[in-house]
Amino acid sequence: MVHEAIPVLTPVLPGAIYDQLRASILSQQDAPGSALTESAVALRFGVARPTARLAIERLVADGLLRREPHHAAQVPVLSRDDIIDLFYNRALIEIEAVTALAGGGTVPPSAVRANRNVCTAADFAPHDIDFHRALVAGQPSPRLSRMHELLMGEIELCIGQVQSAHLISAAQVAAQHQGILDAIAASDAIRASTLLREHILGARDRLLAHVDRTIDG
Amino acid sequence: MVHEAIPVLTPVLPGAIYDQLRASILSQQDAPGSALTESAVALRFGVARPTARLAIERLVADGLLRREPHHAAQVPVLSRDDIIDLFYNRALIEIEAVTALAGGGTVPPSAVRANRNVCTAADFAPHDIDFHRALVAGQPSPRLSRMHELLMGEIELCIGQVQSAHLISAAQVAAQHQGILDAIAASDAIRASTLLREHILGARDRLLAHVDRTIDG
DNA sequence: ATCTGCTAGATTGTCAGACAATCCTTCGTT
DNA sequence: AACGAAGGATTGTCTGACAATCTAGCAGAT
Repeated sequence: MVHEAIPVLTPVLPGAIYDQLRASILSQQDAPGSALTESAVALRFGVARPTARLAIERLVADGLLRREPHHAAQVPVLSRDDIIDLFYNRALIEIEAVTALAGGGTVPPSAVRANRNVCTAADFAPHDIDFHRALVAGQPSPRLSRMHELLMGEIELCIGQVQSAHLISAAQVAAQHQGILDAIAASDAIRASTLLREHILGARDRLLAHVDRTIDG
Repeated sequence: MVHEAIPVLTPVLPGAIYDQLRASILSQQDAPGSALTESAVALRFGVARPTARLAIERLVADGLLRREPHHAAQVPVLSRDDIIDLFYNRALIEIEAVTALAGGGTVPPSAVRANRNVCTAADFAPHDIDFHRALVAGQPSPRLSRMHELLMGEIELCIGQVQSAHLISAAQVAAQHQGILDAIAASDAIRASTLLREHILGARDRLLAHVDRTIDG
C-alpha cells in the first residue's frame, strides 16, 4: 500500500488551485473587495479558464468568494450584519452539537488534541477553528456537520481578517475550551451550552468592536 | 425589457439536464439504488460527458444523488437513520425560523399562499414543501435559509418515495400549518415551536412507519 | 477445487480550446 | 449635457481528448 489514507477528495489540478487560492484569500494576500476574474486566475496558475472556473466555484460554495452572474468573483467584505448572522447561526449549530455530546458524556479526543495546540502553538487561530470543528464532527449527526461546514468558511475569513490584532490571549481561549470539555465530560448539557454560547458571543463582540474601531479610525 | 425576472440562475444546457434529472429522480423514474453513469446521462440527453457531469455534481450537492470517487452516482436509498437525522435537523432549523418570525409577529405572505394551495391542489406534497420553504425564507437570516436548503433536497426525496401512499389528508396538513401561522401572528413563539415540532415529528413517524411496513411486507 | 495475480474493459478525473451571451465603458451624436 | 450605440472585456457554455482508477473475468499455481 503506497498511497495512504486520503482518497483524493480534492482533485489534482483544480484542487491545487483551490488550495492556493484559499490560502491566498485567508492570508489577505487577495484583499477583501478585490476581484478575481477567471482569466486572471487561469493566467496566474497557467491553466485553462474552465479549470480556474472550477476552483472559483468551489470557493464560492465555501463562502470564501461571492459572485453575481456575469461578474467577476470578489473576496467578500463581511459587514456588521454578516458577522452577527454568522455567529448567530454558528452558536445555534455548535450548541446543538455540545448538547448531543453532553448527552452521551463523550468528549471527542480530537477536540482535546486541538485545544492542546491552542496553548502551545505560536498562532493559535487555526487550532481554535480546529477545536470547534472537532466538537461538531464528534457528534453523531452527519447533516449537522455539513451545515456547520457551510458556516466555517466565512468564520475563517472573519478570523483571518483580524488575526493580526490579538483580541484575546491563547490561555484565555484554551481555558474556555477546557471548561466546555469538562461540562461535556460531566454530562452537564446546560453548563456546556451556556459556556459555549458565552465563548462564541464573546468572540463575536470582540470582533465587532474591532471592526467598529477600524471603521472609525 | 424583454427578459424578465429570473436572471438565469440555472445555466441553459446543464440547467435543463439538471431539471430533467431532478424530476426524474423525484418521480421515482430513476429508482433509488440505481446508478447514473456520466456516459449514460450524456447519451440520454445527447450532450458531452462533462456537461452531464456538471448536472450530476449539482444533484450530488443537493443530496439527490450520492457518489464516491471513481464510482457512478446513485440515487440514495434513505435508511431509517437517514430519515431520523434528516427530520431532526429540519426541526432544529425550522423551529429557529418560526421563533424568529413569531418574535416580530410577521407572517410571510408566501407561506399563506402555499398553504392555500395545499387545500386546493390535487397533489398537495409539493405545496407542503413550498410552505416550509416559505417559512424559512421569510425569516431574516440568509444563512439559516442556506442550511435549510441543504436539507430540503433529501426531504423532497423522502416525500417523493412515499407520496403515492396517502399517509395523511390535505385538510389535516393545512390545518396544522394554519395553527402555526396563527401562533406566529399572535407572536407566541412557544406555541409556534411546539406545533411545528409536532407537525414535523408526526410526518417523520408516519414516514418511518411506512418504511417499516414496506420493508416487512 | 480454490485462491491469487494479472489483464482488459469500463468509468471517472482532468484539461484545453472555441464560440455565444452579457455587461460595462467609451465615444459619437443630438 | 444627455442620450444612444458600438466595442472591448468577461462570463457562460460546450465539445473532444487524454490520463488515472476501479471492477470483473481469466489464467495459473498451490
